[in-house]
Amino acid sequence: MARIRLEDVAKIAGVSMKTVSNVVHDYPHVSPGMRERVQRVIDELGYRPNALGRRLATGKTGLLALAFADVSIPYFSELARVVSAAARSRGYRLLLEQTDGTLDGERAVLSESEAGLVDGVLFQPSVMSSTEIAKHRSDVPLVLLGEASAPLSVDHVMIDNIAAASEATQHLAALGRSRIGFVGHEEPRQSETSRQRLIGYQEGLEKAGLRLDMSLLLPSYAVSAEAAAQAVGAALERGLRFDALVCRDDLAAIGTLRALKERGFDVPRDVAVTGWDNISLTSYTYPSLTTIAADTAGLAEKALDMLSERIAGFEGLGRHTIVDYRLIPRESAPAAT
Amino acid sequence: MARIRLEDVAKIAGVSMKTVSNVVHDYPHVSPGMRERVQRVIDELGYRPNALGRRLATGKTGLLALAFADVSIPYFSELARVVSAAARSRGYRLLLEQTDGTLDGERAVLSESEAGLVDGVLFQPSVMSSTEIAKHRSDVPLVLLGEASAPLSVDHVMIDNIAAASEATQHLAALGRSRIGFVGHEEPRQSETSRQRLIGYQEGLEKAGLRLDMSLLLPSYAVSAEAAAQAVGAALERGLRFDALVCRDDLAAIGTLRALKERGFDVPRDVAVTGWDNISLTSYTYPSLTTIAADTAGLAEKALDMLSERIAGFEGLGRHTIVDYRLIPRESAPAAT
DNA sequence: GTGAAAGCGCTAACAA
DNA sequence: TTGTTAGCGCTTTCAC
Repeated sequence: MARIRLEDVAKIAGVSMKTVSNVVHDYPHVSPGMRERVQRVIDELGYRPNALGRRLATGKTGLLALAFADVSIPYFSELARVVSAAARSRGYRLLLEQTDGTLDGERAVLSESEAGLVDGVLFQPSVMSSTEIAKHRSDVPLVLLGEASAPLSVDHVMIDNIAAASEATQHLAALGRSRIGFVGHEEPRQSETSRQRLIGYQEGLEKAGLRLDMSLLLPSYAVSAEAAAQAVGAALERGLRFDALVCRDDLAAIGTLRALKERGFDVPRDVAVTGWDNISLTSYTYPSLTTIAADTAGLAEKALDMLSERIAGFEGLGRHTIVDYRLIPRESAPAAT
Repeated sequence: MARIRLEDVAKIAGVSMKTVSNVVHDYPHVSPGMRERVQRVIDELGYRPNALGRRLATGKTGLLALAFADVSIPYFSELARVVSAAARSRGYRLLLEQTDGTLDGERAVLSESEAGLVDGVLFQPSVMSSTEIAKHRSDVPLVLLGEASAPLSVDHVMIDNIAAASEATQHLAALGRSRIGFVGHEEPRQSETSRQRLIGYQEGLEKAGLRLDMSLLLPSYAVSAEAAAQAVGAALERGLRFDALVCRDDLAAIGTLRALKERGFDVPRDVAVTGWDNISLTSYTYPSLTTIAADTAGLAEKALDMLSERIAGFEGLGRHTIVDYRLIPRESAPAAT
């Protein structure tokens, strides 16, 4: 059987389309008798409004795109979870867009060949420069997530990476550590994320009265647990010693834990370690990981607030919003006593 | 400025809408001169076809929904990654739908109040019974993922959990372990996933010539690393001893590793451990985790194959497809030598 | 090879 | 309170 349309319902119920539409939308001005009669026909026929028709007519799709490198990266899957929940509570559904962290993938996000599919886009770029983002005269409302620097024209929400990295570093210093390294940034060209965290690390050292020792910077060939494990392992093999490590993210920290334990170093006794992102497993590693937790729920709300305003027509300059974070002390670098 | 429509392009180029449409779609029967002229206007105006208009006219939305409990669960985020990639390569985009593992959430997936938004649905139920799934006379093509038993009428793709659990158990037995436990199933009522893995575990014991010892079944109050850690910890505290554990999934295995190490048990020397799902971190735990890896890429392909056929109009009975898995030996339960 | 016009299913302004 | 009707932007016969 062909699908039932609004018009069919109207015809069979012997009323106009408008009336059926009113009933479907629970409009106030419908007489009870009419409402009941129409509703019965709707139920009998099993009528379901067609989403596309409505969307075409209203110009709103009720869809938002969430774009980032890869959902299987724990931070992003957590982000997807909270954004999806927050979006739903606002009546939106979420389209998942993976860029694989490639320039082409990121370009595809902004230069959609088809317009009108989504009402707005939340995008966490990995590699695209802010000038390139600015150039894409996007017709669709956009809010940027994460550390990459955003053009003046677009909204942006992030945490204060420098302050957080500084806090992590000082946390380690407060434990009496003095040879504090940094693990997991890219070489030779860092992502903006790594760059900011490195700056914060350096700032933290200064505040703690420690000197930056370039040899304690342990870059890794990729942003992954494996790469970090290798970087830390190689450093230990060549005799480098340190008593604490600030890791770029939890994945790097997990790799670091492994590299240390494989070589008989105890965490936190010999080396204290901090991660970043508070991915769910950080409580269950052994030792559990001290980490920086961004307020992702707050981030999702802020981002959706701004996006909603853009969708509603706001045209002002880009707003830059900072959301909270906190350092969560766990076993790998407990709170100083 | 208002958005540019196909009609605007046609008017300015001085041709009909059909011709513009032909150019946009690279239809063969357009004279080169015409094509070039129209293309120039398209470029000048920056025309982008409106997705909704096209979709309404063709009746295809190009969207697929992927529904499961929670993207932040590592297995699901991995699933989302491969399905999203596979879907894109077929010209589809993915709508993310989280059910939170609740009955209401799962019902919402099947009883969409609006029709026509997505062309098809991939759904991994957690709690819904197959009879309830069957009842939902879904108008939209559906393929079920995972272990939950599926009604005869719908397509279903899964791995052979019983065989895999049996293999994991025998793998441990081949290491000379004889007191092999099972960790992480729910109590008192197991999910279908746990149920099948328990059956396979029992089968594996039999094949290895071992007897099932009910006291070695360590259920946990939830499916999580934390719950498993607690279950294993409590068992050890009350003096229970075992030399190997089959864990329901990698999260349970990670919790198990932690519970063992906290109490001074060495893995794999004292207790060998297997996980399930091959989540990305299993290579970087210490020790790394032996685990069952489903062929998720194959699963995604199969599921999309079947879904495509349904979308194309196939109306036959539900097909049940089994995809490959393999046991990946790592440090927590190395290959027998 | 190109054009005219009739939908796709729904909404909303305007009438009645 | 209910009905009429003109779109929303695109596709697609069917003529020319």
